[in-house]
Amino acid sequence: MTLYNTLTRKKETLQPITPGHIGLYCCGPTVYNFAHIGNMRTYLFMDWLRRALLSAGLELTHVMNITDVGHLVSDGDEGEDKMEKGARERGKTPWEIAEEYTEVFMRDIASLNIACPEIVAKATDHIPEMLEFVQKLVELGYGYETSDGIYFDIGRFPSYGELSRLNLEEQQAGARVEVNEEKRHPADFALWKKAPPEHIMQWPSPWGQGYPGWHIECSAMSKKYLGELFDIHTGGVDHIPVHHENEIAQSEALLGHKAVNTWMHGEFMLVDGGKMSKSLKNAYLLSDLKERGFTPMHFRFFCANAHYRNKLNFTWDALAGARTAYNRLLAAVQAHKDGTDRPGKDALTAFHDEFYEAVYDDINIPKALGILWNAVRTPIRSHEIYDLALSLDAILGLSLGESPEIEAPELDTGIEELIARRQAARAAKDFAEADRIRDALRDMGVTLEDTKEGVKWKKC
RNA sequence: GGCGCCAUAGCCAAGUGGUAAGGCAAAGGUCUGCAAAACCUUCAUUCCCCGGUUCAAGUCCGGGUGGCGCCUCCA
Repeated sequence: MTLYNTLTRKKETLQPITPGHIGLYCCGPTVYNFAHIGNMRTYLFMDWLRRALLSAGLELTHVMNITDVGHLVSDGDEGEDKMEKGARERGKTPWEIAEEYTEVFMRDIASLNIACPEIVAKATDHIPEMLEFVQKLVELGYGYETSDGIYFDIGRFPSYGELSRLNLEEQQAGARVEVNEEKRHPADFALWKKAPPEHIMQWPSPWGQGYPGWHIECSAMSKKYLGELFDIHTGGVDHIPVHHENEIAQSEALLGHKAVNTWMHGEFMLVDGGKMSKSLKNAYLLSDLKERGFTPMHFRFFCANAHYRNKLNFTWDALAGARTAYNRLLAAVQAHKDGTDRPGKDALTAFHDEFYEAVYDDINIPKALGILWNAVRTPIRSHEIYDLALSLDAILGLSLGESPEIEAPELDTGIEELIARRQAARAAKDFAEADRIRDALRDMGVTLEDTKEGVKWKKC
């Protein structure tokens, strides 16, 4: 299997540190709000990577963090903790907010067929590990104390910026971030913050009451669960310049050697060709998609059509196209279920091999999906093709065994009634009325199919 | 200003130097209500532009142009 390593900017052959085993750490959500579909794209990438590794017979130790403390509103180590801000706005405690949004997040990823990592680590459950990490960095001379916290001294870590290929000298210091006069270098980042009395989340430390910096959690928890050197670390591309750069600095300063072999990053999702942001009101949630008649599987299928390292442009039209295609794919798979034709072993093997070749070539899901289409869209009908499709779904995770008709019992009565009225209109040759009802049903997300056996309907 | 990514049909999008996957849309056909849905068929001599390397370039190199992202909360 080859995977693209952000650190070297090359595809590299995966060589597990421990033969047959992979240690995988994936940056998880900050649970101060709902995760939007752009976030979800990154977790879909995580899931496809995970499935690929498992299918290759590798044993996984997969860790994902839940950030429930320390992630400040600004990367300049200033401003409010996101958790406290979210809590204040909602009139709840940060703990309640964390629990609430963690639950929603878990439900969301489950609905997308994203497998939950074996180890889900909450930052607040690992304060002692983080404190120990920070103390060691201070002892080693990489951390220093200011009036508001403990900071990492980038000046003592010359290779800083390797992952993002940033040259700190050329960056505009304090372009948008207020310069903290006490910091030795503008890019020095907080390992631990001293808590003002009103700060709700705070813990005792050698430097008084405080709370951890955002970056330290990933270094401390990955070290705890995966050891001093592990195989793969993933996250969104936005984490390359600051978060992951800081992780590398902290971990390597502490350990004296590298901690991660392969860094992988999922690209962003765009909306209508531009960035997704809350201020533009285009940071859609799965629930927004649902309101417009799209299921999580439609979205998963949509994302399966682009490679994880390329930006994917989200538009409602494109999603509608994905829905149509997805339903046709399910129907095509179903059509093979009871088929008795024999496709020939060579053909089946070829599809199977090409499919996995694509998957193992830096997780090329869109290419693999194309191969599935080719396997499924043949004039013959064979249960062997059906079996093949379902086995390949171990990677795709698209619920390919499902029937394209998704019943919606709570709506059945109204729909059946409308269909009956439409049938009456058709019998009376009032096709204008019949079409009006049909269009109304379509707006409700119900598609009709007139067959010799009567009217069938499906909801997508 | 600095860093980086990307440019393939109306749209989305794969593509490991060897002759352009797949999907949506569209057009034609079957069926039908001169319908929808479904199914079948068709649909890029060409990959932003200009040079170069090569027997061979969408794929490599150089230079343009354009788009986007990051450097500021972000997956």
